[in-house]
Amino acid sequence: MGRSGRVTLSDVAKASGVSRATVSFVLNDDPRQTISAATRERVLEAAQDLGYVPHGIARALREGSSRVVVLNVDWGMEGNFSRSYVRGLDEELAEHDHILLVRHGHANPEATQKVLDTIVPRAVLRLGEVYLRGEEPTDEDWERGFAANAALQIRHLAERGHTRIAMALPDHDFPLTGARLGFAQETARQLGIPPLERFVVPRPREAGAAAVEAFLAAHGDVTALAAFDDDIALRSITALRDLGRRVPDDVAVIGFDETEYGSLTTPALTTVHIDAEILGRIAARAVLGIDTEGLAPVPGRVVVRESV
Amino acid sequence: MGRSGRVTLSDVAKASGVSRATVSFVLNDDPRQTISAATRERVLEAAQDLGYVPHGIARALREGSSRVVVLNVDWGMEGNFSRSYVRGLDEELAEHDHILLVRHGHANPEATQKVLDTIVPRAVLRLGEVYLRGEEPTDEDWERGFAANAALQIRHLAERGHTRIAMALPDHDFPLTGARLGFAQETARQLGIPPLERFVVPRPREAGAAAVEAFLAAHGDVTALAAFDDDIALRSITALRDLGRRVPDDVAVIGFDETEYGSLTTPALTTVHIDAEILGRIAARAVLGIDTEGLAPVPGRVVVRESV
DNA sequence: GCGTCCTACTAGATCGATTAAGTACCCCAT
DNA sequence: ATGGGGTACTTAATCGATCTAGTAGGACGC
Repeated sequence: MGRSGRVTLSDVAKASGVSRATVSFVLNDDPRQTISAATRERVLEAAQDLGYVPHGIARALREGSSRVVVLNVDWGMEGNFSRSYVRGLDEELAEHDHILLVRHGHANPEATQKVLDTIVPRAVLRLGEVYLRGEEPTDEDWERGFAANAALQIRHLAERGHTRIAMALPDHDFPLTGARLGFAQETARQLGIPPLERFVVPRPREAGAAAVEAFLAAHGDVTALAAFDDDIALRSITALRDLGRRVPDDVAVIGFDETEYGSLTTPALTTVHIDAEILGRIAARAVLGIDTEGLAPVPGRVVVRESV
Repeated sequence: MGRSGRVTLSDVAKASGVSRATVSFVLNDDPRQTISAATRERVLEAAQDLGYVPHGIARALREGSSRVVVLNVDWGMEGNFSRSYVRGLDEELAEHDHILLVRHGHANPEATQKVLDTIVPRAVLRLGEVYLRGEEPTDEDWERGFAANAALQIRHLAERGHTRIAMALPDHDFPLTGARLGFAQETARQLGIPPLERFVVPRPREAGAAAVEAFLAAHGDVTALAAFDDDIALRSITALRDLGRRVPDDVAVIGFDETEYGSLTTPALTTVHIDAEILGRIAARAVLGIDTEGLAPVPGRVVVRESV
């Protein structure tokens, strides 16, 4: 046992009277080796007794990468989607002997490179897109699940009789922005309603109100707002109320990616709840090269409250 | 250059016509070695030309730990505090050639052990406490900054004439809960106001209202609520309004750790803004064994809006 | 001319695992 | 009795950097 207090392969080898190689074969169940039952038993027992745990760094050096997956999460993407996605990713990776670590902040290439150089993870993902290493995972499923959710938001408004719908957006883009907008627009087209107008709801509160006011002045026929996320939805509701517009009677508002705060406002926010756990699991498997069959994304659902 | 496409020390050594050891000495500026200016120059140039970057895993194996610090963030701790803390930690670590990676979820020992075994980070911290490895950092400063913030909340209410103050808490504890409560109580004592009562504001909305109602029925003299965080504060305000109580006239509410949502409600939430960036930097230095002089925690400030 | 010291390096062990290549032994067929 | 083949292992190379222990060569003193 090294002075680091760690039990190494050599310790197990010594304790069970075989070579390091044999121990490695046994512990990794190497199918190309034939190990007698007796030896296998002795090795396993010794490993158990000594409390041997493989040294991830040594293994990573040999194998070419560590059993780590890094996920980049941009600031401002904390929501139910993000949370459930992270949970699914984390759990699925754990089930395959890997760990998930998250990097927060705007994902820039140098930072990613630094991570790559420092721990050589199996993959670096970005919330909303697959980012580096490994062959491109088939994120058709991903897109499909995601597209469905985007459609849900527009569809709900249409079902409630709204035909003039605008999208309220944050003042900077997220990885998903483009796709979201595309899917929403496509949904409008399919439903036979006019193309969705777009506008940005900035902070702080006053600026938001001004933006909403300006937008409605130019587009008086709009009766419903589909917000990029609950944050924007809440800002929109506040702006509308500050402007003396009634929600949902004058203008309806629907959020996206349920936040708890949405249930606390007056009127309470109608929004889309997304459980991305399966998406996280799918991403995990894609990264590890395991097939993803049997994992169907959970469809989103509309949480009907008062704002639509 | 190995087939992995990586430029290694050996490549640099070959290119500059010296041994690997010499390259290592030059690149690490080993003070125990004497290297001629000419050689140093050649090595540096070769490293530059080839784009050599040390392999973090190999280095970690040799050095005993990787240049990574892991931070555990419990679910539900996403706020301004968390964000600024993470930013400070991340930046300070980056300045000392380390990287920060975050683990989300409830911090359990097995998960931490897994991280330790997989990448052997320099340290595993937990948002709100120092967790493992290295000598215990002097978090007196930390506590001091944190204590000051807790005090600020109570003090603000007292300054507005409130003497019967209760603390509204979430339904489960965070790493900081105990300390927070202690500091708040101590502040009340110092200000000469009665001990703070405590109660939990659960979800969903109706349960929250019921809890607030029950509490006020038992403690009719309470005129102000100091919430554990903005989330609880917002739930409290909603509960109070649902019960027909006016905020702040009947009951004042102050939040903690400013959320953006607080500015969007009616009445807008008065809260405590905490910039924990310096705390993050201090934690980083403590972990790396660098002295933390010159880093003074930024005092928190009350964001006065309408709820107090 | 020999020992000593200094400069400027190099050789090789080391961290802890994985794995290709090899070896010893026994069994069985020819 | 000899070769082929399977079983059950071992030896040693390898991943890439760090660092101890050594060495070659020159200067200097006496």
